Amino acid sequence: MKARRANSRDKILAAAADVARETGPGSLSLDAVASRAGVSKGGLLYNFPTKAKLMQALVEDYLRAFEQALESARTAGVGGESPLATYIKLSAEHAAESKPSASWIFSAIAEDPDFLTPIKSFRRQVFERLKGETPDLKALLVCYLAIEGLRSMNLFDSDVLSVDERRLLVSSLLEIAG
Amino acid sequence: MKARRANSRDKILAAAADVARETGPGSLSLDAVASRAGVSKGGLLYNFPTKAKLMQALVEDYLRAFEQALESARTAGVGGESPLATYIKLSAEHAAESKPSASWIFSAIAEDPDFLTPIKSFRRQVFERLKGETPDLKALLVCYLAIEGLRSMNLFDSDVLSVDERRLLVSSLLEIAG
DNA sequence: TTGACAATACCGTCCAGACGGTACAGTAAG
DNA sequence: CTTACTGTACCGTCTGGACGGTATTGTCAA
Repeated sequence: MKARRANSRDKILAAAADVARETGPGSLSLDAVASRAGVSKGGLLYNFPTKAKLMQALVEDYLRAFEQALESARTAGVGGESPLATYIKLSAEHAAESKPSASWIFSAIAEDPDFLTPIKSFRRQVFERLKGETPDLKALLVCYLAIEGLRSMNLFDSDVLSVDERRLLVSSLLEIAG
Repeated sequence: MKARRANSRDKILAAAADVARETGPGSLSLDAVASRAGVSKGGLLYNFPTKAKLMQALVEDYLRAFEQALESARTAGVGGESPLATYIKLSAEHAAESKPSASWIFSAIAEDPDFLTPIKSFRRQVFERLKGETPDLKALLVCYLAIEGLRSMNLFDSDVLSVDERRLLVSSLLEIAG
């Protein structure tokens, strides 16, 4: 009942991300996504009645996944590790993945910049929470922004840093985070 | 000869940036740019024979402006100020501007991701140069990435930081830079 | 000085193609 | 009989860009 539906849904979402990454954010057409997902256009529009709904689902899934990862990393964190350190580690791992994991964001922005609002509010939430949990504001600011920089480089697929440099950066940040 | 009429070129470029910022990166149509610039579509296509050429000009002008600003900040820099400190200050000033100064980048990416290549190579150049001029690699990495994070926030128009926090961040970075 | 000619810097129109979305008939599974 | 699609045909809109025209400015020979 639901399995079949959910399967197709996920395939479509993954296909959309793939198409965005491979053919460029501007070429994310419904036809392209449908054929990539092995689904007819009718089927695609059955699952996501409009393109906007598809984008929204992309955003929501992404946010949910990150939130879950953060939550489980927090609970599974070694005793005494600060929340900021957990955040740094998790984000660095994400950014180290070879594929720019979220290049579909550009498609969403191109479609309608408002798709960013949930992401923005999520970020603000995370930041405010970290602020409440981190005694040293200066350390938080530096670390948070540096991680944001790492995320941005991954997003733009611009690998200015070598692997060693990235490692050194992360260890420096963890040191700053205390 | 060239100067008088050539201001039409600059008007078009500015108009393109405005349209991208105001109506969203996906809505950067030649018609919109032309009417915004107070120029007919024919006139627009006279100055920039294709949309790709327009985007390219946007990128090149942006890079040239930043490079010049960096160069003059370096020479005008107070004695004893490290190149990294100059870079931090200049970038922070840029990021503090209210308008996301380069949101047209999203339009360029949507049009064709290859428009990023000159930007990427420019960044790498700047980074390599800073690496040669900065003794403390750890400090460089942290500061460079944090600045990159600031740039990214400005680009995405996501103002997580308050003015005070941004100030504190910059002073912390300058402290780290030594 | 002037008249002819051209280069420059546009304007306004038109068009082929792509895209999002609709409609609808068919079908296989449960 | 319903759910979850497939497949196709189609429509309206938007967009890049080609094209032909035109006014202004510059050049230069007679």
